[in-house]
Amino acid sequence: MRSSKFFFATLKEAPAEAEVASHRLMLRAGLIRRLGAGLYTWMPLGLRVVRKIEAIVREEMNRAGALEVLMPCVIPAELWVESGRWDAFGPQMLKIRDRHQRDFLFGPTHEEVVTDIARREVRSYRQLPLHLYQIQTKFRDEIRPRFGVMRAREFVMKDGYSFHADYADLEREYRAMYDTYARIFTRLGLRFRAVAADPGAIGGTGSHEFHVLAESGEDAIAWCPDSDYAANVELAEALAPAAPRPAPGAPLAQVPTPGRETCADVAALLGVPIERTVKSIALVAGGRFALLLVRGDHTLNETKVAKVPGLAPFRFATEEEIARHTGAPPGYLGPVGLGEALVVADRTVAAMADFVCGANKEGFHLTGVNWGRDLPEPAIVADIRNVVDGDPSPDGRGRLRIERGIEVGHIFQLRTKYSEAMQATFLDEHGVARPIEMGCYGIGITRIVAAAIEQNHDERGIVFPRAIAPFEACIVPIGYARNPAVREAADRLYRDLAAAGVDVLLEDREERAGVLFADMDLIGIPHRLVVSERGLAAGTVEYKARRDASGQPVPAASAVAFLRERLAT
RNA sequence: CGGGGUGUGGCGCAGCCUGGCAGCGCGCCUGCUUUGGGAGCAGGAUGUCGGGAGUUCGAAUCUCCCCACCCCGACCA
Repeated sequence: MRSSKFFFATLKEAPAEAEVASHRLMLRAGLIRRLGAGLYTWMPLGLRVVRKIEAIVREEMNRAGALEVLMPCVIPAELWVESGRWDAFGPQMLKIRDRHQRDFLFGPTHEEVVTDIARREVRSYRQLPLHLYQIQTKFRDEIRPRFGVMRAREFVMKDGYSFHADYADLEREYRAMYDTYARIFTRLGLRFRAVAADPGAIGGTGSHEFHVLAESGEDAIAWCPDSDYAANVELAEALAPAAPRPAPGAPLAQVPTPGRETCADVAALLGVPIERTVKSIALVAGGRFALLLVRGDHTLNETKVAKVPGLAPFRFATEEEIARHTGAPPGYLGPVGLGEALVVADRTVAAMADFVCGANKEGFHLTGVNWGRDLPEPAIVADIRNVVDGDPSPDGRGRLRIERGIEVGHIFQLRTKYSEAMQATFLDEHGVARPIEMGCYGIGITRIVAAAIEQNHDERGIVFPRAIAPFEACIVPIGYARNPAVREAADRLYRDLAAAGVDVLLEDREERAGVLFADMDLIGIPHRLVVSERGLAAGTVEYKARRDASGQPVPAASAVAFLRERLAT
């Protein structure tokens, strides 16, 4: 491609709306333009990146034996009524109506449609297994779209669905997809981690997420360097402390702590480590007022809370409810002397002695609090906190580390959730009708662009991994328009590289060198060759990888071979 | 949805408090010079100041209503 024939839309300054690095750079580099909240046009440069990602995903899905289909974006409501999700999926779903006032939705995911295909077409176990996938635009009416295409309302997703005669075969395919996803993200050139996950609203049993590792990631993931344990923090189990609860060693005392409403403040005032304090969180759970206790330096894990028997559904208590049940404002709550409130202690808290907590009296805390002596044993002891760096790994080997990631893939074992709801059955070898076992596998294609940039950028712009760069390499001639020798050499190099199968961009715009360099750095072209009068006199061109600090001369005659070798590594 | 904020030329912003010629930087167009890291000089174009209503001799500026967008909290690839 010649840049004079292409459409660049680079910006010196990013529009004010963009906060995160990837969003700013995508706008600045002219990959995308915003049309409305969570709605983006993919400009020619950005679409090249999307297409490259799609091609790799398609290749690997096909290699794994999945078959590509294309389902409608607009789905009749009946199918979703049948599965029970017309109401259950909620306001995230864009409902639309046609001229006959019939209800439709713009598909946020396609379990219903694909299950409908399966129940119509699959009759015998001989037709199984079957794996259908598509790469298609989805719409989810996010409450708050943000970070550009990272959390857009309209986005492109690869969604695949597999059908099996029995669970063993589903497990086989699930493992195969796990491996396929690992291949895909490796080929894309991304640093990623696969973690055990919560199936969430899609439903089913087993589930893994694939995260691109990035400091700015929205998800926290826990993994163990000494074992293969890795899980989303939502799911990662915090084990009970190994040591038994120490015997009480201090008397119960009430101390004034005016204005100290956080555990950190109280610990600082009293001169005790924050690990001796207990934080109380008030909920209304299962229709009852409940006080949840976690150690002062820990945080509550709402996903885990929702799974504790008797607590779901729950919501945080209002200040009025808190005052009514405890007699104190938030900041001074504690489990001592609470009549009928349900006390739920995290495992760590249940093993603490001589701890500090609120006194249920404004401006006061209690010290030297002990279970059994100063208050009854907690009604429920459960794992309700997020794991922290250094916690023991749940598999008993080593200690956990916490990293941040961006979820770009998710695989689920749906089992028979949809096939039963929609009567998708097949006849087994005994002639017995059985529900089809299903798996489901998603990849956020457009999100990958943002995630890749989030993981790979510097102060000058994007540093695309080679596999997804809009162009693999660029030729920057110095003085293309005014120097015939440079022009001829650059044109020849361009033809030779293109003939060698390199996806190369020739920067033949009539701009000063600085502008061309800045643009090439901004849009993240991985390899650069500079053709100049100076170099030609010495028989060389200058090579520089996007991450290199400076360039190096390469004999002009062997530039093609040199670059091909660079591209191969 | 709740809380906070912003809408002024393509982008980034000032002007608003205290009403009185709509401005700055970048970008864009023309010419000359320059030419290996976002050039210099000269000339030029581009605005229903988000929309509507009101107050006023006069509104970007004050009042009210509406719209859009952004940021912080609960959902997800």
